[in-house]
Amino acid sequence: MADSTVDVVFAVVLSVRAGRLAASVASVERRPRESLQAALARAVDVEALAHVEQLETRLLSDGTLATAYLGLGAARARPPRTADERSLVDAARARLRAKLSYTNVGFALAPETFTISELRDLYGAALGHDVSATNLQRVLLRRGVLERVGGSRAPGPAGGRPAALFRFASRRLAVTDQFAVLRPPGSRASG
Amino acid sequence: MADSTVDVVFAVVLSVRAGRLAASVASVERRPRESLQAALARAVDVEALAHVEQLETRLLSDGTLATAYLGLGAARARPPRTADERSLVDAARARLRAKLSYTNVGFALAPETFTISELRDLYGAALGHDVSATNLQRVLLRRGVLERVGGSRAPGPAGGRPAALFRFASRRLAVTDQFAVLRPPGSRASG
DNA sequence: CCAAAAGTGTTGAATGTACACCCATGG
DNA sequence: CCATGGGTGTACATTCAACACTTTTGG
Repeated sequence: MADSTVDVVFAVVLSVRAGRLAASVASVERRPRESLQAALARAVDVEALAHVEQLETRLLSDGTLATAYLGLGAARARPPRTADERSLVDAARARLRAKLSYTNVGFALAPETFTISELRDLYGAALGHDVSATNLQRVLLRRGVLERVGGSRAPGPAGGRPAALFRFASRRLAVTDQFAVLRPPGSRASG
Repeated sequence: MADSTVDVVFAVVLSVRAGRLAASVASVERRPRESLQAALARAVDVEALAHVEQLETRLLSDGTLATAYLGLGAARARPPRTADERSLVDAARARLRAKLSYTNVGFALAPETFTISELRDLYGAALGHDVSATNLQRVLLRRGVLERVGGSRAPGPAGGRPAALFRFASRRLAVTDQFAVLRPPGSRASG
């Protein structure tokens, strides 16, 4: 075997900044016998990510095998440059959008505590369309995804009622849409 | 670089046989600059698979990097042998079970035409619990996943009403659960 | 006529959307 | 007292599970 196969690990980091879903990427060559997670940790500050999951493995146009991870949180990386990288970013965005509707991934976009309006803005930025604060609150509370936390946020200079503070009940990924069909008989949600 | 990194491509093939969800695996070493799909095609008869999707990339316990695909259909492969392989099979089963409830993947388990009872048995085997033929029919027809096809199947020696024949409207993967939340405002299902 | 298998009707619960309305604060 | 933003109530549509009932066949 002449040339040894090279493989790389990519991180695609998404976060909401300035009301937009911002994307950045990082990559490293995986060392011999190094675990994927270890390589990922060299590429990006994993501690600063609230959630990490594997995205996809592809052969890039230059022939390297790339295993991409989706990271959500505050880690810093560089802007995507190549078409390959932009394509991975698209896949990451699509994955996030899908999971926002049937899981609690929102926790990875939000700070520890927040108001419903702030959460609405985060969801709106991530989904790319307006979200109703009213219904977002109802859905996430009914699912048990959000918990109320004491205190409230004082209104801004324009006035308005003080906003109650919430947090995510869990900060680990969980599927929360109770409406998945074809469950075993006699397994109703307890509400 | 002393030893060149080896990477392999796995196929995990699932199908319903004899009322059970049967699993088999196949693998090949990927050749230099070979695409993942090409390697997969050397591992297993992809033409005999009704659906293929990437599952996961892992470092196996012997240090090889394995990219696993989930295949559904009639391709033949060998029984899983190692703990690594059994673990991939578990991941494949879990993926299939989840997707059965919100996509049309059922097409990849079913023949071209079938009765609702036959489909119920396929779903039951794949999900691992009983499925109601009544509700399965209603849900899949309402979603437009199934289409009625002319004719019917004659009853067996025990008698009974002849069963109508159905087929999947599409044999490509599509997400069909209309109940995903957080859709853009004013995008009601048309029924 | 009876058993067996297939298919339809109906009811009730859970979930989401839309929108009207009320609440609390700053000026 | 009014504007502004936050929060609740309520009505309605959609989806699904459960189960009773009807239909169509073989013996």
